[in-house]
Amino acid sequence: MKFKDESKRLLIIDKTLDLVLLEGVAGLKMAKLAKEVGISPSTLYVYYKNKDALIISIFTDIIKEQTKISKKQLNTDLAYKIKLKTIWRQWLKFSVTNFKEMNFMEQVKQSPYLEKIPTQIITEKQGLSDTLFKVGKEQELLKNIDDEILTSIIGSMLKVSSELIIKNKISLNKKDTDMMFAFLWDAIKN
Amino acid sequence: MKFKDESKRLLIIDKTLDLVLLEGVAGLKMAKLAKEVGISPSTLYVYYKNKDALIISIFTDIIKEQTKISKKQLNTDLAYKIKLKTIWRQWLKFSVTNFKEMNFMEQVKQSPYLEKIPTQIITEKQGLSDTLFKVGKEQELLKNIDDEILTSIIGSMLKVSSELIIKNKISLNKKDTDMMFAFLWDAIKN
Amino acid sequence: MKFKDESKRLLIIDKTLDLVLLEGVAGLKMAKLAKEVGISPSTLYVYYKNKDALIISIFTDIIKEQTKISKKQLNTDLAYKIKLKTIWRQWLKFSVTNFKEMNFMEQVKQSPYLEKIPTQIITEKQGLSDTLFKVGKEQELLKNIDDEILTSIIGSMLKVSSELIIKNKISLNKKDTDMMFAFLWDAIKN
Amino acid sequence: MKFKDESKRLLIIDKTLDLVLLEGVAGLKMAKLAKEVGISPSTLYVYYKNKDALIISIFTDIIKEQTKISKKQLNTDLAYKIKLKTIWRQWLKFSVTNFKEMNFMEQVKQSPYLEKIPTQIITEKQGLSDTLFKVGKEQELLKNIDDEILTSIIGSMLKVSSELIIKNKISLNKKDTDMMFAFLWDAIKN
DNA sequence: CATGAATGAGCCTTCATTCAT
DNA sequence: TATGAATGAAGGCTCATTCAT
Repeated sequence: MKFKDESKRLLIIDKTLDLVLLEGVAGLKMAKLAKEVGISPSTLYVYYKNKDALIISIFTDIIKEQTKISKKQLNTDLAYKIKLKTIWRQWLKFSVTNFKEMNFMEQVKQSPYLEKIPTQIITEKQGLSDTLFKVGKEQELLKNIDDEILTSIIGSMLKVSSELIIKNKISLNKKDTDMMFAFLWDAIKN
Repeated sequence: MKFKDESKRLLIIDKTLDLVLLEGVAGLKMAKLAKEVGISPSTLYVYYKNKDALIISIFTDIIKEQTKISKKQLNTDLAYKIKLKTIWRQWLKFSVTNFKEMNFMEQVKQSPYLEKIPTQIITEKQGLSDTLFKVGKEQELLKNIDDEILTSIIGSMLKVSSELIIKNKISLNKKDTDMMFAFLWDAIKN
Repeated sequence: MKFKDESKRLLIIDKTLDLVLLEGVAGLKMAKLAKEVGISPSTLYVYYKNKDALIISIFTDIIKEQTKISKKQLNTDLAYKIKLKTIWRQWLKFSVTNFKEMNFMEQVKQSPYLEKIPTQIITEKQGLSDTLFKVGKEQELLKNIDDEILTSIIGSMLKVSSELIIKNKISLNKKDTDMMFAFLWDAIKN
Repeated sequence: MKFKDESKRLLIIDKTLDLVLLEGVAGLKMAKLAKEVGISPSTLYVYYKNKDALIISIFTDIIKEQTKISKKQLNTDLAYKIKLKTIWRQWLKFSVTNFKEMNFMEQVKQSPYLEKIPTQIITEKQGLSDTLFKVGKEQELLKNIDDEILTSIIGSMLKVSSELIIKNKISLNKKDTDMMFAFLWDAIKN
């Protein structure tokens, strides 16, 4: 499904993220989006079958991108805590750099659109941290609890941290990210 | 002369929470709500001036209720950690028991309705934890960091915990709530 | 159809005139009217069967009042021009004093309510000036033209004059009313 | 790519005038208008942002048209009375020919819509007659009174005349229009 | 007489989507 | 591919009026 004007598709995605950031998924209007992109509303339908498809497609794109990055990050070989901290920093950096994308994901996840997204896509990313946790527990560095709980706590900590950064309460420098990691580590370490 | 049924107002609130849980704030339709309550759409307008007023009013009601409860909980006199754990349990219990209300609050907070709510109402609750944190830091029991960061972390932990409970990953019993409190305490303790 | 509280009926009429002056017949709302009167909307329906009846009834009342006054004014015995000027002054005074009523009449006359008013009531007043015109033409003091044209011109002049008075461009004193009568007299005199 | 039919806009205007003539501004319903035009209600909103805009736009259009015509009429060079009579005839003809437009103007002028129309637009037309009156007074042909009073009297005479024509009491021929002008001239001449 | 509560009918407006070019 | 025009479906809200007390 390659289009002549692939850059236009990227622009549509970008403006969608902008608008969702400003007015929420529910507030996303096709007409306004088109205007923002600089095309006619009907042209949107050349690129996406309908509004659902637009949102689902962007959602999927972002997930894929995230997965790609996550996979890369795991192939390092460091002491466990350091390794986790490194990954933590990368995630955090990613979250902050791509906060429009993150915002989009969260909004969609708690909107009625979620039901229209193939569950497979949503859960795909999950598997990634499994080995990470397994190792941590084997080395008795992490509390021995359910992976899902760990995932939730880390995810939640990640979200808080990036929100604080975006709200300029803390920054993305070593000192502050380490501080936030300390909270996390203290919480989950054995 | 018929008397306005205060229970009807409560029913409207209840059904609103239900619908928002199911379909989001953006998906809340006055007609559907009315049907759910068992009244005519126009009757809704007898109780609330318009949709905005309905949402804002419920939002405010919940905040007030929360504030009331929080205030009560602070007037205990126990060792700091125990005290915090007690409050934690109460908050958690509240969050789980009233998860429809909590869901409503969160949804509204990241919807365009937020801008229509007097800021005073939103920030009112904030101040409550201040003294709690102050004492914790004075006794060198809590890490010495910004209150807002502490608030964020606790709030986030509370949310994760109640979500896990609602998803039946953990339960509201002493063992599990203590476990979740341990995460929190380890994260913020000095 | 006498009601115990006749004063309340008068109040309803008065407030109706006020509201119609402010917001037009089309803008007249039963609920607002009731509020203005200080009663419940349903109480309005004790006094008038419905909105149409309310408007028609007030319209009719005013016409009757006008007719009564007009009749009195004709039984004088003066030189024709003086007599006409006297009547003119009385009409003008009436129009200005009762400008809320006049406004109501005009608004109703060019609203859809007009069709619901028995034609007999509307035309009733017409006949009054007939003898006046007849005499004027017999004495060759008035241009010899159709009564309806005369009526229209006088009515229109009356309206202009009272509007100018209400807008404070002229006043109700002898000098100004005489001036306006001069315009009229010059227009219709032979 | 379909081209927006300018004739459709004209049709909307025309049907609006028709409906306002029949049922008043207050009785103008978007759905009925659309039906009359032969389009869908939502299509109306392609041409006008909303009902207010529709009414205001038409109002403004008419005023502009009137102003254009009035301006043309003033550039003639005749004896004063003849000139005035010529203008009078043109105005009268305009009023009668465009009586739907005139009706629309009047209705809007005494409706709540008036407040939404830029005052500049309303008063623009006023200035036109000024020089006409000035000349008339300088040549001592007109009574020396306030321009606003003159304007009111002429306007009122114009209205009466066109109403009589429309009601078929008189016609637009030379004899009758001259007669009506005679009333006016006698009223305002020195 | 009086009225608080409730409602049905109706209106304006928005918006995703289609259609013809 | 691109788009201007058109629209059906739906939603929010108003308001005269009725009903039960």
